[in-house]
Amino acid sequence: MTKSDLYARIYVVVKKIPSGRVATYGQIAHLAGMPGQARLVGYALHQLSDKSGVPWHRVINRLGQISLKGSSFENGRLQEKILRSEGVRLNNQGCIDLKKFRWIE
DNA sequence: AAGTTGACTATTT
DNA sequence: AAAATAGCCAACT
Repeated sequence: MTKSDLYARIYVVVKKIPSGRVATYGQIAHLAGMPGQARLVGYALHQLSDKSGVPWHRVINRLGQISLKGSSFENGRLQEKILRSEGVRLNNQGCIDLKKFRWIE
């Protein structure tokens, strides 16, 4: 079991997220068979390249907000834009209502 | 080579 | 109920 395999699993799970829905890092980790490893999910997505076909933008933190900060802030802006285009509603604070948009497998 | 950081949560107080 | 603490592990310095 190599790190690449773990990443591959994460990507597979993320790909399952339907359009217009979002999932949390912890949720992805759990579904990928590695509960509590939310950080790895984040790292995996960070390493991800744009043309991988993985809907990384549908993954957010447990507060329902975009976790990108600092150097990746611009990329975070893009994420927000994509989510909006997919029909995910964000409130004034930029938070997503997980009660409504959280992807239930 | 060793210590720190980071697209984080779950658990405990 | 909210706030603090512990845990996780690859990448980075």
